[in-house]
Amino acid sequence: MKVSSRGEYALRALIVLGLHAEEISTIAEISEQTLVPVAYLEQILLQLKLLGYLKSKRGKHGGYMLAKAPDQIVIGEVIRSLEGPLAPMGCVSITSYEACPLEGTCLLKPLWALIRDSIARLLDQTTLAHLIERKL
Amino acid sequence: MKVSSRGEYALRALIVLGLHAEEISTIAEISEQTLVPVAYLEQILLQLKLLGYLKSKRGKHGGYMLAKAPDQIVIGEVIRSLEGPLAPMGCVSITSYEACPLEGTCLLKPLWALIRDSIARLLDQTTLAHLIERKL
DNA sequence: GATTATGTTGACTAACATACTCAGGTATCG
DNA sequence: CGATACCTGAGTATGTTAGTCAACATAATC
Repeated sequence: MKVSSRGEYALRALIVLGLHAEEISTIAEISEQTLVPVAYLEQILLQLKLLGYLKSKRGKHGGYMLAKAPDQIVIGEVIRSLEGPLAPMGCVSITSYEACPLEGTCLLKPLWALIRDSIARLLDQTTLAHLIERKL
Repeated sequence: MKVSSRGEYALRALIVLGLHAEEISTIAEISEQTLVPVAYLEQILLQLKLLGYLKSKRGKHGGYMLAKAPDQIVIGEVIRSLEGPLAPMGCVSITSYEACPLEGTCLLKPLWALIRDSIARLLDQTTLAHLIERKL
C-alpha cells in the first residue's frame, strides 16, 4: 500500500513551487529543498510539465513555475498520473478497471471498494492549496 | 497503492477455509476455488500456518483448516503480515516507523497520516467473519 | 558572438520485488 | 509398503524502482 518515492518527490516539488509562487525556481534550488537528487528531479519535473502542472523557462535565469493555481491542482490526480490508479485492486478501479474471473462471487471486492473510496475521497478532495495552507 | 497478488490470494484462501469451517480442505481443492496455482498456494498456506492462522494435517486425508475462529482473524493483521505496513509512507507508519529528514516541516505528512488512518481503521475493523457474512 | 547557465532528451543500469516453478523430502493412512 | 498429502529450499523470468550519465538545445549576458 506504499506510495513510490517518485510520487512523494513530485508532491514535494509542487509544494516548493507553490510556496514560492510567482517566482521562478531552478532545479538545483528545488533539489536542495526537497532532498531529491538533481538528475532524478529533472525527470520528474519534466513529467509534471508534460502533464500541465508546471511551466519552464530555458537558459540563463531559467527554471520552473506552477502552471496552475494551487487550488486547481488536485493531489489525487497528480498521484494517479504518476503511479496509476488509487484502487488497491483492478476489479474496483474506476479509472482503469480490470475484470477478474472470481468477480461474481468474490467476497473481497466490497472491502477493496471501501478502501478505494476512502483513499480516493481523501486525495480527490485535497488540493495543493490545502497542503500549503495546512488545511486538511 | 496496490495490494499484491500474494495478499489477495491469502485472503481468498482464508475465505474458502472459513466457508468450509470444521472440514479439512486440500491444497488442490483450495486452488480450484481460488484460482491460485497449486505450487504458489502451498507457499502461501504454509506462511499462513506459521503465522498461526491455519493448522494442517499431513499424509492421506490431510489438508488445511482454520486455526482460529473467523471473528478472531483481523484482515488488517493478515495484510500487514504478508505485505508489511498499511501506511503509505514510513514516516506515518505505527507498526514500522521510519524517520525522514524533512519530517519537521513536511506538509505531506498530515495527508499521509489521514490515508493511513482511514485504511487501518477499515482493515482493522474487518474480520474474516465479516467478509464471510457479507457484513461490512 | 562566445560564454555560461539553465532546461531537455534518451539511453542506460544496479538493485530489488513479484509471481511464480520445480525437485525433492517427510509424515500419515490404509 | 505405497499412495496421498503437506513441507522445504532453491531457482527463475519478468517487471519496477530509483536512480545515473552523456550529450544537446536554448536563452541571457558580457
